[in-house]
Amino acid sequence: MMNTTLKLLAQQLQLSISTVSRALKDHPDISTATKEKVHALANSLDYEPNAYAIQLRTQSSKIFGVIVPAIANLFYDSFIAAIEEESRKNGYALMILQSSNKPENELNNLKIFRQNRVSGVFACLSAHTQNLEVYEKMSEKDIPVVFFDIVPKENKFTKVRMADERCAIIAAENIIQRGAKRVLALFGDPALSISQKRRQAFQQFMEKYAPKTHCTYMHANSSIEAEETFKKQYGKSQKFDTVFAMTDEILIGVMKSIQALNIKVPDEIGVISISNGFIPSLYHPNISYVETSGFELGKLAFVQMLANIKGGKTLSELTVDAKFIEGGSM
Amino acid sequence: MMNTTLKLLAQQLQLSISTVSRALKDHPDISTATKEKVHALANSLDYEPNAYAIQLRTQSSKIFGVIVPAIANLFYDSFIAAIEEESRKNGYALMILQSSNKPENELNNLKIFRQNRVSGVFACLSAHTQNLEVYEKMSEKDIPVVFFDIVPKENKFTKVRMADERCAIIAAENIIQRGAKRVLALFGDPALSISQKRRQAFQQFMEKYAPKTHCTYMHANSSIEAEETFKKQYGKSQKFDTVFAMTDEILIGVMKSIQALNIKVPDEIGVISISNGFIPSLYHPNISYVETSGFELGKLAFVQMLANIKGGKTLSELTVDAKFIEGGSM
DNA sequence: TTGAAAATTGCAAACGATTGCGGTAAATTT
DNA sequence: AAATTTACCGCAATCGTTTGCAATTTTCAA
Repeated sequence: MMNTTLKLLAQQLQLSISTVSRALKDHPDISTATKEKVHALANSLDYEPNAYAIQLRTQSSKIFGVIVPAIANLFYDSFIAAIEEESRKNGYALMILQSSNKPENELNNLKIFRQNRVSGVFACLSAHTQNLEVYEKMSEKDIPVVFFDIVPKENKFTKVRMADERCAIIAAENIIQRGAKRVLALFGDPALSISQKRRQAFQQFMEKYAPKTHCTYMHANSSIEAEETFKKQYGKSQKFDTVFAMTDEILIGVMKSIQALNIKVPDEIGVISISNGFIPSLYHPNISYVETSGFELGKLAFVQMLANIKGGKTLSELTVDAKFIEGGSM
Repeated sequence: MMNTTLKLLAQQLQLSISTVSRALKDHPDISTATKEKVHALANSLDYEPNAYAIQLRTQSSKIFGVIVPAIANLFYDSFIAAIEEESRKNGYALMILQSSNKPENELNNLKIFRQNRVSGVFACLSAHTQNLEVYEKMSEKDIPVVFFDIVPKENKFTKVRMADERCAIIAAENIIQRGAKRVLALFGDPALSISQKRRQAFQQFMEKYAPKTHCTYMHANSSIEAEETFKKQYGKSQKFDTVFAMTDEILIGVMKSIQALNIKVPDEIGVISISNGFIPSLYHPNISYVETSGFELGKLAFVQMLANIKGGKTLSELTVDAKFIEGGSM
């Protein structure tokens, strides 16, 4: 079935297309009588403006692009939920593409965004993206980019992220407060800046405020690796009394080992992690964690995006603070 | 910065717009020499066709709409991943909107899809959607709809879903094979047809093939409820030797109780669930489960969509079969 | 009544691409 | 060398809207 168009309405009403167009958007030039007639017919034929024609004409698409490494990620879920909500309020829709952590997909996604002339893109860098040229290309085409979570180092970009250092420090504080003597601190891929930042902040804090606490620092690239690393380390003569997991992924591995070895939490070992809360809530007792709210981050990112669109450039790095959530594992 | 357009290329090359257009798409009318020149310039100016102009002209958008109750759901994640992959291969992009289980959002999302003239929509009904008129409206506008997972009853729609009955039966088979004597079977919201189907199939099968096995059937609306129900039931004189969890949500609750009570899996109790596999992999030993692959479902849905687009109407209900995955909890 | 201001509405040119059809020059055939 | 093909290429309409400007009608004061 044909879609109703302005032309169709105009014909039926014996009016010009422009009049109909203006009537529909309540332009003051059009008389009330005409407006009513137009609206009435438009409704009964349920007219829906052709978004493509509008975008072609106005050169703006009312669509934001979003790139995440994986939709299947609890943190990004809440982030997406947040910008989705805000977008809806502001008359935008979202186009979500995942990079699966492959730079090639990232490139391809950006291309789709460009072809669709999105109004802006929210991007989370894939783990090993080196080349940021594409993103500069977006800027050249006047498509603002707001980076989130995994962000580039250069400060010519607009970015929002969790206060990674703060997260790590809050975790450290609680570990010290527990009176930990031997700590296993597990971090993610050492190539990622987020791993580096968290480790550095954590380590520095521990060395400064609890120099006598014995800390072992290790990295794991996956749950499996974390599981094995924990098992191996725990097998050594002196047992840890506390373990810190930098991410959900790490935590999952650690908890599998803890269950397998039937270690009692929190009596035999204290567990703390950085998370949005879902995974920690799966265990008994709940794992204590430092909360990183994708939701908050999303809100912040959206504000930045809007500022970028309206006020031109807004180059800056904003962070969302974190707070400690007591679970019972410490 | 201005975007490069056909017109621009045409001017610089002293050619007509149509020639440039044809050259770019390798039309036989155009000489090789010209094609090369055009391609060269197009590349150096990195020309990207304006999707809106194309869509306006061709009346097809190369975008699929997807509606899910929540992106933050492990099952839908894999479903989305699947159609995303297929879409990419076929030159489509995805526009994902969530209904948050609210019919009003569902309506609004559909509207956005219509305005964007999507080529088709994949829809998972929100839990309590009653009115399907909007979906019929989509069909009138020649926008095919493929329902997945939570689908309408009417068979005038195209739909794909998991073989719910089969899942439950496979679970039952394995429970019988384990030689279970006393079983606690926990299902979800009794108002949902999926809960009804699974319970009915399960119960019927057990009664027929293992009439002497004692089964207790209960429903829970959340993880918390499942946790409490399990705890209460397990406190009674005769302990269960096997528990069946209909969904991840239920499983999570059950496992919290099992951890809290420090019950040994699988020695003291066998655990089996229906899941896509992520949650079961979080525990030690891994929980055995009947796999409902959102991924497979996605593939199937996509095939249906393509058939719908190309060959006109394809009204049918297809199901994806399930298989048992041994974890170690049985 | 009449001329000017105010209130309505329409014209037509964009936006960037696709495509049927017709035109011209070169290649081929007699 | 004249007549046909064949190979290339351009014209112009079209998709559905928006919008500056011009045109028309109405209103109203003088």
